[in-house]
Amino acid sequence: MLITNIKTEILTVVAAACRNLFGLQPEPLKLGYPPQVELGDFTVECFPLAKQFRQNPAKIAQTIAAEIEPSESIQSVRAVGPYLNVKIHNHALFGGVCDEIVRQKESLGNADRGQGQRVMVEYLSPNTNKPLHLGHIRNGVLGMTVSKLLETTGHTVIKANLVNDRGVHICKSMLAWLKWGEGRTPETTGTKGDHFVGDWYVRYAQAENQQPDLEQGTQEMLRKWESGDPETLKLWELMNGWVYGGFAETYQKLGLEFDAFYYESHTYNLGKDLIQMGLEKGAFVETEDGAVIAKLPVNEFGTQRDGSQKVETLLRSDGTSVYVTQDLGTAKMKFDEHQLDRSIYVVGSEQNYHFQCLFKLLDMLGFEWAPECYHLSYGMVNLPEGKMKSREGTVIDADDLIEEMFQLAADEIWQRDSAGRLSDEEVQKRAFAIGMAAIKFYLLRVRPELTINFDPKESISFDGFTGPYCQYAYARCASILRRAQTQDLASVDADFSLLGNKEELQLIRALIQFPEVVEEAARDLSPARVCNHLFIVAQTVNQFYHKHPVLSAESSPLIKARLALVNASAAVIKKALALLGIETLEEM
RNA sequence: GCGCCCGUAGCUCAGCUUGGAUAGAGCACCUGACUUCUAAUCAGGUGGUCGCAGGUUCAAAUCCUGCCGGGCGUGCCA
Repeated sequence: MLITNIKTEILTVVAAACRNLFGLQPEPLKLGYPPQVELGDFTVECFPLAKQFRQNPAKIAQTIAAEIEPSESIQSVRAVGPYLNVKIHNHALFGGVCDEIVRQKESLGNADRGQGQRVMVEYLSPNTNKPLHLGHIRNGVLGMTVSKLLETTGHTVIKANLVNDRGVHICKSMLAWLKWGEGRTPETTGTKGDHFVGDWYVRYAQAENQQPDLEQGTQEMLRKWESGDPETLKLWELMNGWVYGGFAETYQKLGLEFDAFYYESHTYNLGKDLIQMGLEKGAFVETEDGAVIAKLPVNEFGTQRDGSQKVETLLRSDGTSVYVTQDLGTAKMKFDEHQLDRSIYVVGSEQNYHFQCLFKLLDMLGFEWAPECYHLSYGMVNLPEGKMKSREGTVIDADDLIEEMFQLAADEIWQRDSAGRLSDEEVQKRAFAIGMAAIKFYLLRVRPELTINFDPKESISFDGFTGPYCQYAYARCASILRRAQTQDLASVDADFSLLGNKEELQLIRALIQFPEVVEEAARDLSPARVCNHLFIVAQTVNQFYHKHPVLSAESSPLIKARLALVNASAAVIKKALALLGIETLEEM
């Protein structure tokens, strides 16, 4: 029997008992889990019934428990205080869950809560004047995991990258390269393209202090770019091309994927028509000097320092657009182009105010989809020495970090392989998977809104609440399943009624809860929920593994039953890791 | 000033949406377990006024109000 059917049966039976005893349909009841597995597999609280039937909840629990007859799946219902603790027959519980999980395979944990809704997840949004850093990694793994969570719960997801490819900061690296580059390229210097361009940006920043006239040069270049000067555009395309080449490598290593790219060079003029529309509707107003502003409601935005209403500029007095102007246009374009039902922006919390404004402005313009825009805000990643500041060079470069994690994992693997059995290729493959697991898990395991104070020591740890720990639990399962193939068990049937010790019960519960966790994680856009539950599954697997032999269990039917449990556990861990963008390894 | 976010063990966090069984992990520290399916593991121990004060409730880490501490922002930058 499917586990969902068992859950439904419990609630149905309790409701029926209430009707018999009190002659009334009870308020909707909640199915939970007792704090210890020894108490039962499921629990129903009787507090709501106490209110409804005006009786002591413990008394009600007792009466109901006495009323319920055991069934094919329900072994017993016991009242413990105000709780109805339900024990399911072990053969039904373990057999049902293991069977269900194995049959679902990749669709494990899927749900249709999305009902095909079209959702855009915009994330990463890099600048093309410097390489990616640690903050981008947090953004990237968040965006990817949220996308996968939505996909797995029945949404059609469009992953978008809004590339900031224009502006004065881009001109700085262009100018520096023109002045001092002497025609060098990423190819001639053997430098990754984004780092190559980033180096010229740094070079500019260094020279800026001594040569204030450089500033004029970049402004001049920006004007040329905007007027479409062919040579400037050519240089711009050349250098951006280098950056994209470099980015592509990093995306690949991090497993970041995109279905749509937006470039600010295309979008920066969008939105002016919407401003006009807003003026006509009376939503926005024009000031004396020709700028266009919107007045923000005090109840949502508070007041300015002097107590007056807050105001947002939408169009400069010279008629040119600002950040929010183009974002208004881009927001509409996204909905028009992709028939979106929902639009999610994965952007750091320092832009909370910007998105609050943006969404309010869309609302003021009367777009009915405005409430479907959501800013998935995440906290900054600080270093031990403080904030990351690219201008001061206090950043952790994404490629450097990836390389460092890889090296650490490789060292660890070599230490464990003193006999030197592993090929270089195998070591590299494992080291990469383990290193990336460590960093991704480290960034995803806390709620997005929390600031992370990057602790290098903790981030590279492979023990405890980490990605490699979870990978290891999977590898152990895989090892058992591999060895089982060499045993002759084909003719034996699993006897699930032989399962039921504490560790097995804890494990099966963790597996049962997995689909619920995936739904909650998708609903809350919170990968941390997946991390936490994945860790619980891995932990219970390790406890079970340590205490109860699988392949040398007392009887063949027990071996088969435990193998099924191991198989189901492996499937859940694999799916959970996949949602987090972490590879599984058959051996570690 | 105003807005948003955070405050739970020495450190990093979970639990808060939807109030409910003795508040859970990891790290660190101490003790123990590899001739046994991988010790990147497991078992045990030490460690908590859930920021403070009120309120709602049979019941509050969880909901409400006020305060304190920290972070991020706060109209022609992105």
